[in-house]
Formats: sequence, structure tokens, C-alpha cells
Amino acid sequence: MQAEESPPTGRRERKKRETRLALTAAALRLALEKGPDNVTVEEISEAADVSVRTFFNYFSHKEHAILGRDPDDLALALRRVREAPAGQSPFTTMRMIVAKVLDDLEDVEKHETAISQRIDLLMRSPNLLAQFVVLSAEDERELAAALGARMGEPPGSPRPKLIVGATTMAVRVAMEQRRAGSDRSLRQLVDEAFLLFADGLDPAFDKTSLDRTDQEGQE
Amino acid sequence: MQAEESPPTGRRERKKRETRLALTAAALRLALEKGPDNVTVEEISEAADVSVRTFFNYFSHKEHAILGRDPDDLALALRRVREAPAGQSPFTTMRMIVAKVLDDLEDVEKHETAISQRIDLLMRSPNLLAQFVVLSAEDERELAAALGARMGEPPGSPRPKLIVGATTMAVRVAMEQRRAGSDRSLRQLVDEAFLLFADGLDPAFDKTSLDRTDQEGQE
DNA sequence: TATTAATTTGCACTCACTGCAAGTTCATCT
DNA sequence: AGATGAACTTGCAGTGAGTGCAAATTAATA
Repeated sequence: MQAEESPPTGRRERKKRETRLALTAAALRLALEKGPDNVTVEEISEAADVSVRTFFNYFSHKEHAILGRDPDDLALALRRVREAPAGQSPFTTMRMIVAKVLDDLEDVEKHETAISQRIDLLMRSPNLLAQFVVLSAEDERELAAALGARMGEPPGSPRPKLIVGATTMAVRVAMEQRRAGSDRSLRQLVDEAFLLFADGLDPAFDKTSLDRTDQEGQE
Repeated sequence: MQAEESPPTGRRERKKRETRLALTAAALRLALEKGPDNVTVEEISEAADVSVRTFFNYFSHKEHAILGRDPDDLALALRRVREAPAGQSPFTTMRMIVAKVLDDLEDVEKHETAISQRIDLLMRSPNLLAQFVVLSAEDERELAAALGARMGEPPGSPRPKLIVGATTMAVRVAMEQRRAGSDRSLRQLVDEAFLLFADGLDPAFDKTSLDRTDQEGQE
């Protein structure tokens, strides 16, 4: 054991990264080719030249491979929350983070799989969407916690959770718009959604506390 | 074929409803007893006294049986949207509908499975939550369409979608709060979330349009 | 009662996913 | 280099979800 911090470049580490990458690449490619629900784990493993059993050493669900999320992304987003400019308001922070993520995606995938293809994939396969929701839920919890800490809110406070939830919805709706054939860019659509949320979403909202007995409907 | 409108009370219809009910009841009971991920379709079918194959004639996924959603609920909600008071603002309408749904649940389940148990179930099983979200997504689309029509928005407009999305988030976060041991009622928690959304969620939100090049982070 | 249509069921099958034990590859220490 | 142990891969056997098909049962109708 060296006193020096070990450079993270063992052959083992490298091979693992390569295998993981080969699997996600194959999974995505095949999903696009044949439709996400018509791809088998066997095909993916085959294409990545590992055994099926090995596939499941890397991913607990077929869908995780197709989604191919980089675990560093969450860490990066968390860091961005913590390192956001001092006076910046929380929803603004979320907006900036989303914008940066979109930028990153565009850069990385300029010559590879376009964002819109992934969106299509998500929308077309309920299975995929379900797993995406599961994975995102954990991220959202952590983001909300980090944001709450920054805001000086007590842990468990609903506000940061709602802010993160609104962010999620902004992105989701923007993706739907996009897929439905809007000619505006995803970034523009997201921004539009953020503005709607920020402005209050419904200026005429009735803030009267509602007492369940004073409303009447005949059921 | 009678000229009279056929009363919808054939033996066939009745048996189908009974079977469906037996299945959801068994599924819910077993899920609560053994944990939603430790119940097999075979057990559920056994308990409802039908074959496994028949189970899958009723539900395409195990989770759907556990969730046991009443297809009439959506129709009811849609009707409530359409029949909402003339001047009522859209987010207010959603708030009222949620309030009524909560009331209904309380009435129906007073002596049966409590809401909190179902919430627990949902939160404990990622699978279940995911399927729930997927199923709800369709409902949300229809609700947004109905709400949009009422608002005179063009079809596909993001506003009604965001309003429905905010409603979903309000309920979800309220459920989390509840589960995390808040002593306020679910209704109160939901109302609180609605208010936060209505007030704009972040008064200090920076509405400056962001140009991706004028922001700097070192990556 | 005979006919027809809807429902149930059994059977065979594919595929996702898991535990276990044996085999292989890499890192480390001497 | 060679021995040792840990990490990684793989095969195998098994559970359980979910589907298609065709035969059997049951309800509705003439």
C-alpha cells in the first residue's frame, strides 16, 4: 500500500469501464434498431462479447443498460448545486443545471445518438419509462436534499422537493412537446416551462382554504 | 335484440366484475401481508380461485392487480373538470378534484385498507411506484387535454400539462411527507404544496433568458 | 334444444433475473 | 519469477413473469 494516492489506472478498472461501455453501447444500438422491447439480454451480451451472466453483474435490469446512465452525472449535478453562486435562488439553480446537462448532451452526442432518439425510445416503451422513473426518483431525492441544505431548509421540508419535482415536470413536458413536433429547441421549451412555474402557473388560483363540507357536488 | 336499452346486468358482466374484484382484493391483501415483491401471481390467482392464465386475461402486469385502479375514476375526474364552475381557474379546479378524491378514498376505505397502507406499499416497492407512474401518465394526458379545452388553450399547449404535472407532484410530495411521519393530514399537506406552486415556488427566480455562452463553469 | 359467442383453462414456450460454485484474470508480496 | 488471494467471469440450475394457441366450459340467443 503506497503512501501516494493510487492512480486509478489499473488494468482491471479499465476493462470494467470498457465492458460497461460496450454493453450500454450495444444495448442502445440494438434498442434503436429493433425497438427496446424486442431486444433480449442475450443479444446485447452477445454483441458486447460477454456472457449473459456477466451482463447481470453490471446491470440489474435490461433497461438500465439501454438507459446507460453515467453514475457521475448525479455527482456532477450535486456538485453544481453546492457550488452554485451564493445569492442564486434555488429554482434558478435548477434551471442552470438543466441547461448545462442539455449542453453536455449535445456536445457528446453531436455525432452519436441524438437526444431526440433517446426521447423517442423513452416514450415508446413503458418498460423503459418505468425503469427511468425508478432511477430518477433516487436522484431527485438527493438533489432535493442538497438543494434544501443550500436553502437552509430543515431536512424533509417540502419546498426543495417541489422545486426539484417542478424541474422534472418542466423537462418531461418539454420532451413531450418536442416529440409532438414542436419546432422550438428543447432548451427553449424547457425555459418556457420554467417561466410558467416561476410565474405561479395560475394567477387566479383561489387560495381560500377549502373546508370539505362547504363544497357541494352530487355523487 | 330488444328495442329497450339493455340493462347492463347479465350474469356474465357480473361474474367478470366479481372476478376482477376478487383478484385485486387478493392482490392487495397479499401485497400488504408479504410485501409487494414477494407475492407471486400464482398465489394471487390461487386466492381468487382462478387459473394463472385467467389472471393475465384481466391484468397484463402483476402490479396492475395490486394497484387495482378503478377505470371509472378517470372518467369521474374528467367529468369534474368539464363541469367545474364557470369562472374557476384551472389550478383551483385541480385542487378541488384532488380534495374530492381524497374524500372519496376516506369514505370508502374507512373500514377497509387505509390510504396510508397503500402509500406505504407504493413507496416501498419501486416496481409498484414505476407502474403507477406509467399508468397515471395516460390519465394525466387526458386530464391535461380536458383542462386545456376548458382553458381555451390550443391542443398541445404546455400550460395545462404543467398544471396537471404540478398537481401530480403536489400529491406525490404530500404522500412522502406523510410517510415520513408528518402529523398533518394528507389533505393539509396537499394544500400546502398547492399553495407553494400557486405562489410561484421561487419569488427570486431569475427570468433572464440564458445564453449558454455567457455562463461559466470549469469542466 | 341447437347455435353462437365469450370466458376459462392447460400447455408449451420465451425471456428476465438470481444464487451458487467453479474457473479465470489481475494485483501484490516475497 | 512464483505463490497467494482477491476480483471478475462464466455455466448451470432454478424461479417467476408474461404470451400464444387450442381445447373445454359457460352464458346468451334463436
